[in-house]
Amino acid sequence: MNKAVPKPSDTDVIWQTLVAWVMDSRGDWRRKVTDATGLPFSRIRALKRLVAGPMTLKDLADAMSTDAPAATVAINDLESRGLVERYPHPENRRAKLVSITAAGRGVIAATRRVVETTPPALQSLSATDIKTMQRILDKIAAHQESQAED
Amino acid sequence: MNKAVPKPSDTDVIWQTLVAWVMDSRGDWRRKVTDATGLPFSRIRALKRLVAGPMTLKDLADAMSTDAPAATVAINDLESRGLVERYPHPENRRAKLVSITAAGRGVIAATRRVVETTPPALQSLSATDIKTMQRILDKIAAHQESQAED
DNA sequence: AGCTACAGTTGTTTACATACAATGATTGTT
DNA sequence: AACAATCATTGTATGTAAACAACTGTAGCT
Repeated sequence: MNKAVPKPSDTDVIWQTLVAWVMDSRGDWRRKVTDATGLPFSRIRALKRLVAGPMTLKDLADAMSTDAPAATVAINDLESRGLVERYPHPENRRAKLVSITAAGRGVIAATRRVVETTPPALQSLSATDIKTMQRILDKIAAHQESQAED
Repeated sequence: MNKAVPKPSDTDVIWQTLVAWVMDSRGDWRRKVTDATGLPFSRIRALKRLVAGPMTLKDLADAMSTDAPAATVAINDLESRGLVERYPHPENRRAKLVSITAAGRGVIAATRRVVETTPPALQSLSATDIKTMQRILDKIAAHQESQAED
């Protein structure tokens, strides 16, 4: 017997379901976002992590599960577009901190305005369930924001 | 004034939030799926549409929001791996139907077993909210299945 | 029969994402 | 002081995704 896979928790199952569903049904969303912003999608993902606050390139690479070279290239691109700024780390002269600019936040805001065809399965929910979903998603969003202040 | 954007419904807003959240937080999920299956992700997406039933290549291309050549290439690959079968359309000799094989269903099942780090914001929900999410996601899944029988 | 539209295929091209090797500068360790 | 580890950078290589043109065969229309 091999129990290499620890029993997934309830939230794990929910997350798996959610990811599989969204990744499968998202349709054109990714392209619409790149069209709306004029940026490759990987750059959007990098930019989004900086919304919560400045980061070193190393930390950014970790957060995106890629390596340092990829982070450098992404930030080069974003910096040349004026969406982020690089400045020396106050306590470690090897490292650099990257922070998002006002223009960068504008791009993130634009991604939030991208609309996509909503899957029928979601539209079929009752009014009560829809309100419940809204409420829970609000809680999740609130939790994200609070984390950003750490 | 320009009202080119029709007011999004409640479900639209939920969907946008969900897609943005998952696409941003999914981390390594995509890579884990390709590792677990040995298939490029675009092939998984194609394969998944066939779970509900056979389709023509044209319809598959539309469902994936790409063009016919892309569908042909994807199906060539999947067919050479024994995951789908191509056979003539009974009523239209121009068209071909593609159906998923048992091996193909096995691959889809493998994707469902891919586990990913669940975001803290989701873990922070109350037990009640988690149960509610499960219930709603079950409803959504049920609706998907019923659609598959059309 | 002749024309047009449709379904699928092949091949080409481009952009994108990702991984890896190698280097320079700084830091920490002994 | 010498060495190893860390952070960032440049360059290279590879697989993947997506768009396009051009062609074959079939169907529908007049």
